Amino acid sequence: ALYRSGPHTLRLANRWGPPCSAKCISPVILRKFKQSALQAARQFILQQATGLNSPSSNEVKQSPVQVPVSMAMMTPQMITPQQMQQILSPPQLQALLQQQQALMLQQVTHTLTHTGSSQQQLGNKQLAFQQQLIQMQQLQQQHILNLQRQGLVSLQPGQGAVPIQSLQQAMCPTDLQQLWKDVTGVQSTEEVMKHEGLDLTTNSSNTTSYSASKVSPQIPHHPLPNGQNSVHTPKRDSSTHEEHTASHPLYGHGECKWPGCEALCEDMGQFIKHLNSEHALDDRSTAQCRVQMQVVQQLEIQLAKESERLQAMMTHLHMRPSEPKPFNQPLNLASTMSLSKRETEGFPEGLPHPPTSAATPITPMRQGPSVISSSSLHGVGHIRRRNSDKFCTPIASELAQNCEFYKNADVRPPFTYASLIRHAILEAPDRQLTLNEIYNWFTRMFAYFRRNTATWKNAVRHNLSLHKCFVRVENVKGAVWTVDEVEYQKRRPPKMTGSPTLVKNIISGLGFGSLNASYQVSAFITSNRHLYLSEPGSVFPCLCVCFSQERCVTRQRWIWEVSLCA
DNA sequence: CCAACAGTAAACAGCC
DNA sequence: CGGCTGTTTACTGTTG
Repeated sequence: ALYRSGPHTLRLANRWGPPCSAKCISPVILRKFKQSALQAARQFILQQATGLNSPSSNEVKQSPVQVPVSMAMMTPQMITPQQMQQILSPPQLQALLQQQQALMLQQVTHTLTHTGSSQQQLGNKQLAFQQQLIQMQQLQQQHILNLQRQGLVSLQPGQGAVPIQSLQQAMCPTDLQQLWKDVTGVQSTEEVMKHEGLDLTTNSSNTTSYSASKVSPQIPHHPLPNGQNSVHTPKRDSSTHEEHTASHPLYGHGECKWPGCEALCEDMGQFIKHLNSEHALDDRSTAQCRVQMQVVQQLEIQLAKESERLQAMMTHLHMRPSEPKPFNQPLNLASTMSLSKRETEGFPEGLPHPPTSAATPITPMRQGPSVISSSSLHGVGHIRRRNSDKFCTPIASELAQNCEFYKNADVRPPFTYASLIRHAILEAPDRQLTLNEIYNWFTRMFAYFRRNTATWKNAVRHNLSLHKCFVRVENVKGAVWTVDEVEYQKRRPPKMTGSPTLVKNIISGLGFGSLNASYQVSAFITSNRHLYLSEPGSVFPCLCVCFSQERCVTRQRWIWEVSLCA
């Protein structure tokens, strides 16, 4: 599109001049031109928007220019200057780095345009060119590192989201040499110089499309198998219909929860008014939305890493005592135990369960649960599991995400019996189940509940009777169990996530006592045991630590193993 | 230290 | 009589 016509063609043409069209005859060059042009266009816009000059000028402007959202949205893997402005802290760092980047570009330009055109000098030029690129690469890596330290950009190629990364990848020495060969083989040196802007970023289009195809399916949202959305509240019965109309995911505690907004709204009506006026579909809102996507993406990447690590740990722990098995064997002890016919209705004995790892390429997201307490590795003894309600993501999304894992791995789900029973009942078409159907749901959904049946079935019955939230209803077919959601919510304790006490303890445990005292940070804890600290007024984390429940020690205190995240 | 909550075990009754 | 369902009590551990 850029080659023929389009909104950005004029700007590019102005910059690169008429020779462009004449030099793109060879299919190889044409392809590389297209790739280069796209990236150069992004680079150009980026420089414009961050207040930097084009390489042809020596000045560095300071006033930022708004980047068109259409351009920003054009490449999902690209982090826009607007996002950078919002994300980076302190902003001076970003400005400095980007100025350095621009300066490097200018230096490269300078090197190329002021070197002679004789063949003898080509080698020197190439060397200088590559040296400049190496320097740029180092700067880019530094910049990426800074972003990673803020937990906003991932390390993996193809999963990052910045053009810088594309640029970095575009600077693969092999590609550069090939490109240099291609270009110098066809064009005169002067013409090469005129195209330096393109040459710098060759191959970026490949990189971008690779990134997009690899990552984008995960990014925007996670449609769950049962159609539920992890962001939304769980199903409620009709008695709480009023809550539906009076609640909004972006509204809570009288505040607008739009990132960085926190506008006070007295009631829902005022909030809706505010939402429509302040957060309408415009460039700013779209950019903010994209930033939020980046935050979510980063969290998901981290979650995938942790899940993968957990899976490896569990595989290791479960496999060691027994004979060596292929790595991808399901962690299912039930399959080796004698189970009654009834207990194995869901998964007939001897029938292989779906593999959980290695052999079958399952995404890391599904290789392990978001959170499993260390105690659940063994599932024996008297262990408290109340943290299910307090510490984890809502059971619906957690189960949906790790459904396959729990079905196959002999791991105790980190939920209370009550929450599991409730989920089973609410999942039923008519929101009612017989006791036996509840049993079946447990054995169907969790490998763990295919053994020790007497214990957990007794616990299920005990919970049904004990908790007022479970209501027994006489039916034509017999008795069924339903959920009194009001009672359940009444019973449900406040979530541990974001607990001020916990946050305070962790911060002081990290040795950040002074920070906590002198610097009012906001913090939140994710379901995968990551604590994010943000500066006042910012929703973007400036520090991230992860912690793991290591082991129980004297006085029944848990040791929290804490480490700083990249 | 305490209250609330959660898990486990077990006794018991009613029904099929 | 045995199994299932449902209720209740006792006890222990965990957490705020």
